Amino acid sequence: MARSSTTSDVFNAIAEAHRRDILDTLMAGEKPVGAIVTDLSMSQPQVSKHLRVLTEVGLVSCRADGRRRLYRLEPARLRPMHDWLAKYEQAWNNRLDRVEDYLKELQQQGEQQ
Amino acid sequence: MARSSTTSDVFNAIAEAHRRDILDTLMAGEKPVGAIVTDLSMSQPQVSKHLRVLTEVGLVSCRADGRRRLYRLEPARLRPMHDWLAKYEQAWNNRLDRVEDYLKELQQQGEQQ
DNA sequence: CAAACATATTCCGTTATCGGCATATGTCAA
DNA sequence: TTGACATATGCCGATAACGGAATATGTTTG
Repeated sequence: MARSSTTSDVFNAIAEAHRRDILDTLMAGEKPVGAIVTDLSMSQPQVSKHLRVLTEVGLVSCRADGRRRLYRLEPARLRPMHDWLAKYEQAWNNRLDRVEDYLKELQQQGEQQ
Repeated sequence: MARSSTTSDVFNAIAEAHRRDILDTLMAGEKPVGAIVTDLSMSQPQVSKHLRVLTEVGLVSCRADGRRRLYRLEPARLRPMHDWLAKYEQAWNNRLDRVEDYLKELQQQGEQQ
């Protein structure tokens, strides 16, 4: 049995770096496929396929404009991930008393009062 | 070319539902492999393999205790995901003026303020 | 209608994943 | 040391992901 389908949930959809790149570039606003292609230097079919996956999980939506299709970010769909993460956020805050973690924080962030 | 290696980054590591389950069960605290096996009704090798992946991306750490190995959550490693998400969090808040999103919020959350 | 343009889809080869099963490694107890 | 116990690893088959290239679909313009 292989990995569960990538089209079924947000976690899998976002596991791909290229798809995260597409979401990032769509933060600037609605864009046609061609703009994404040039922005990210990916092939047009590659972009279309990733957009399909992102559409299927609802992370982007699509609107026709003449012969182009304008894709738009649907950030609300990221909420499930945020909620899942929130549990751990608390966990990492609770452990700030541990010396290890404190040192890690200092190392990673340079400074933090 | 297939999907980029699951062992290389946190996004891929948590794309697997079983691995998220393991992290969830470790929130209760340090546990030996056997406890995870019974908690989640997975096979022991299956759990060990997922723990390997989680260890490689630093999401869990391991400590020997006699003939067992106690695994512990390392929630700080989820920070990169949180940071990536934060950008979109802003985006979904900024769009609250759009009726669509507002309705979605109401539907999903029931109430808010 | 034909040709140019924008995007989607299909087919293909390569590669990685996942789970199962068997087995190796390591540790304690008698 | 021998055997029970706990965990890790290796091998396997099935599945599906990814990118590339070619092509199909759909739209505008002449």
